[in-house]
Amino acid sequence: MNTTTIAQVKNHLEETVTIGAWLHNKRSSGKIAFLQLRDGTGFIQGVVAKAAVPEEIFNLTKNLTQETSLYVTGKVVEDTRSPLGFELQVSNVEVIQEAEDYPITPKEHGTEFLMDHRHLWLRSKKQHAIMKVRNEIIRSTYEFFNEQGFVKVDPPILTGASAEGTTELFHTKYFDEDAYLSQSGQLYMEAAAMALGRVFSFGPTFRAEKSKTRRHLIEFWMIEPEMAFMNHEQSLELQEQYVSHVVQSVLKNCKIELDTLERDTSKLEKIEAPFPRITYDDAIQFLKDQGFDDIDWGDDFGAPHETAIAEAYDKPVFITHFPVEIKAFYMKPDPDNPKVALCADLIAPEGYGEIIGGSERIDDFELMKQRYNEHELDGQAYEWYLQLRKYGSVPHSGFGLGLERTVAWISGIEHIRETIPFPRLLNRLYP
RNA sequence: UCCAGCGUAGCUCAGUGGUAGAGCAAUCGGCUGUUAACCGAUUGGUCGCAGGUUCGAAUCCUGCCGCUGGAGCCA
Repeated sequence: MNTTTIAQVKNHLEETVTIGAWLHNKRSSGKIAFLQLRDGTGFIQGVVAKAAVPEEIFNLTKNLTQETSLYVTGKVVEDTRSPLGFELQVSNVEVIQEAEDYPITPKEHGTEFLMDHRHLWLRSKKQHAIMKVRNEIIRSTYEFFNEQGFVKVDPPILTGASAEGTTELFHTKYFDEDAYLSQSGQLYMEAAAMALGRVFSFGPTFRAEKSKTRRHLIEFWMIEPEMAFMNHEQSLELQEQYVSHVVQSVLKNCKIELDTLERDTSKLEKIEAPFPRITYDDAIQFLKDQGFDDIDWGDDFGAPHETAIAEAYDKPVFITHFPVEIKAFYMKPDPDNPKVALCADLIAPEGYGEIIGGSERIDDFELMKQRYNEHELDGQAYEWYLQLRKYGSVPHSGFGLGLERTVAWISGIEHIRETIPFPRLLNRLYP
């Protein structure tokens, strides 16, 4: 048996092949049936002509139900009407398991129903495309950082204390001790950078915030690079190269998926380094000029503010030099103006919000100790972090990219819950 | 947590005080190039739950539950 996958049929033109597949949808008439087949690698149409197959095969085909699993044998032929460019002239169909009453029909469904059936919803064309884009972002992330000489390091998920002391953490027990699920691997990545130079992590992160918006998940994945001997400006350059690489990789390797998602790729094609930059001071002034009277120097931006700033550009935009009070304790103050930090948020275009937060880190022992006191951090839990400033401290910078927001932006989808296979949301722990 | 909206067939919805409806799905039949195929027929109901008003409630009122959208917090 000449078995293959839908992604590989292009290598079997005019050959007869067998594909393991599920019946995605079906259209039939008296003497011809069209089987919409999917096998995970892609979608292809199988054409069953009554004249070309034994009668029992044609009758079987007519009664196939949605999501029935099959072995389909047929000849691969070119067809310009197919998005794939090929279709299958079916000669035999073997049912593996007949699916009855598949809940997700070809018509429209509500969000609650689809989320309750997320384990099946993933099979749909749009969700399949999003997962492929997500995978390409992950693949090109590894590619980029490997090419740049980074080492992947895995920080712990169970931690004894908060990394930033701000957000709500998930609490659990670690035998007789209290423990928390990681909200950032950053502090550990700083330690790793002092050992390996340039490092990046990719892992889950947990925030017990009661956030209920299209941009928030309770459990999400972050990419956190950390670079020794790199200042804030050099970090921004790396960030814009990284994001550009990811966008261009998706454009190159996910053409069918972006087409399925009806993404306006002309907007993505513009995403090339360098990215525009605006200081926090100028951003506040810009917003006031735009008529926002609900924000003053020292406030953090809300979603409408971020969107207004992003809409002024057709690339992601860095907002730099935030007031130190509204940023994390470890960010290095600007030597020219200690009221602001050497930091930047990267705001995605089209209203998708912040996708990166980064900064140069404090490398001075005394200043870091002072920050501990100001933020009332538990000295014991952070003792090891302080030691990094004691034994050969060097200038270093890092940032964190939110994977799901990046997937949402590049895919052009409305809600972040569709960017992760099984989203954890405020009121959803199943499936 | 706050603000707003919505809960009617398996799904998506209409019905706003007087006999419970449509499209899709499912089942049966028809159709040789369909693209959420189309055409005909059949099946399908604790109107979220509890209480109240009324001769009469899916419809009006109160409470609860669930969901959706937005805000705050953040990536």
